[in-house]
Amino acid sequence: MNYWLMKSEPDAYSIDDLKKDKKTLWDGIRNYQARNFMMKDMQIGDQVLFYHSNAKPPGIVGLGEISKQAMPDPTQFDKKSNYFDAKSSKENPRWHCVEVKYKDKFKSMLSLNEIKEVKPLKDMMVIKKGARLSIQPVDKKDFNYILKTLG
DNA sequence: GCCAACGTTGGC
DNA sequence: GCCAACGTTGGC
Repeated sequence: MNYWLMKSEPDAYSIDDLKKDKKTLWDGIRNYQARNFMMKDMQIGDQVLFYHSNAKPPGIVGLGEISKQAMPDPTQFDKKSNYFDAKSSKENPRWHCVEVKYKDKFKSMLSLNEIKEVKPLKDMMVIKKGARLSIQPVDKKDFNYILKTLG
């Protein structure tokens, strides 16, 4: 089993939206590294830290789980979508997405500042400079620490 | 709103 | 294949 951190801007899609929807397609990812994690490494049952980016403050707010493995991202074929990609085709789709289901919203968030202050979490990718990647692998020990702290 | 970091594009 | 220009991310 693998562990992940997935970023979403709460204005676009928040942990409350996921709680309401119960599950969502993680579509619109247009970065090859992030896509490759979804296509090659994510398995059903993998645990996901839900992270609010561009938020005040940014941080980890909840827990999700991969509920469907990678499939072609439907938004790439939708001319009306912001994520439409004219260079992609159904025969050879460029972008994939997974389905994430809701598991928990933490009673209190773990803000980015707090992550930086917690020594055991000092190696987390999300606090590294320039870590823009919207899907990041998380160490099991970091995941367990966070769950123990917030759960 | 600014801007550093960094990914992508396209001319050569 | 290099690299300048450009676009995006995301913290502040």
